Amino acid sequence: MANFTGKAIKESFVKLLNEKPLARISVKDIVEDCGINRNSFYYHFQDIPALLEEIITEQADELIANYPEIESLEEGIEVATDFAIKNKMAVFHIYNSVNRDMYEKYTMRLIRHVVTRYLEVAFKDAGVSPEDKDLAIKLVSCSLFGLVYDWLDSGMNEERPADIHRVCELCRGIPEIIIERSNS
Amino acid sequence: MANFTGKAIKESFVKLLNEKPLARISVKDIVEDCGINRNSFYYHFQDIPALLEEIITEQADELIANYPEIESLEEGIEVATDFAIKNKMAVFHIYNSVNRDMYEKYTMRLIRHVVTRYLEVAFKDAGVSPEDKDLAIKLVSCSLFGLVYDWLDSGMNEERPADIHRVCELCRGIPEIIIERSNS
DNA sequence: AAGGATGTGCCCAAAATTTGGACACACCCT
DNA sequence: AGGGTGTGTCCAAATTTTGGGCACATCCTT
Repeated sequence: MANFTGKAIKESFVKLLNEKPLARISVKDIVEDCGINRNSFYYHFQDIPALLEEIITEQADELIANYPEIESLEEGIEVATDFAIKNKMAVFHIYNSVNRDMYEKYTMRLIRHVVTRYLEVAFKDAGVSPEDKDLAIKLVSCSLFGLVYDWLDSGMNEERPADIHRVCELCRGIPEIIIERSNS
Repeated sequence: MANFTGKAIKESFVKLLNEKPLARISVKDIVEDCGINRNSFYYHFQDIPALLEEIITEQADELIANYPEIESLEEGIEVATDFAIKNKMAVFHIYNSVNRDMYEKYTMRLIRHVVTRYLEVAFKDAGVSPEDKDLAIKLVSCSLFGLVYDWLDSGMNEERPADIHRVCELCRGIPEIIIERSNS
């Protein structure tokens, strides 16, 4: 099955997301934009958060697929921050929503998704335990999350915040510490 | 209903038309391109000629809708030739097909469609009989058709063939003759 | 000239999707 | 307190999509 309706719903939603904050987009707005029945929306998606989650996951997957193979953790961190920067408009709209929880939930998921994928590659042959992998993922993704969060709060004035280099430096040290700790 | 499948079929077909001549496009190619069942094609369209006809009519309508209101017959002729020129790639692909009849059928329909719309406007208050209107439409559209036909045969070397000015001159004379004849 | 491969246009019944209508519930506003 | 709006869910009917099969035509090969 081709699922053209699901695709149309996603397209309408992204279109509306470029016009107004998430909190002001209703199911009615979406179905009216693509000219379908409201029940057809609920046939394809549980609710708007589920729709958003699917779009974010798809976009993340697509972006990751288009990045070249990475060799080192440094590259992974670089790519993850690039990802956050490049998706600033999407993240910004979510952030603009009244519901701060939702912003945190999805931004965090987005960043962690990328960080996880790349740390998996970086740690592949390093003999790191699953627990330590999780710890590294938490440390790196939380750092990046905090960075983006502050950046949005400041109005995203700089194209790429100066802090990013400092945070990246910190992030770069984390996996080495983890690997050393694992081997001792 | 939104009919996303019909839209997808049209998009796939136009995409394939940009890759190979009409005669080599099968229903199978189309349904494979948009990932649907072959029977779904036949649910929406009778056959490929019907699909082509619908696309051409839609495109012609859309292009005409985007043209400004015309005041004189001269403008109408101008717009009709512009239309043929601007759609040269679509016309060219149909022409490339082995089936010359099909090319003639659709090119002729396309050109006559535009000429008819505009001659209707031009003749609006001129008191011309329906029979004379038809005659004018035939004369003008056949002239333009022959022009485009020759142009394609010559390989469309010139951006706009030199003949077009001469043919336009001839066309410009026709409605005046028709109107005079009607009033005598 | 027979056979295979490919494509067409059509048929059917089952499966999947879309629709319109309804409902209880929550929220905001005044 | 009540009107307006939006949510999430249910249902049955209508529409659309699918997979299978069919006879027929065409092209190509042997």
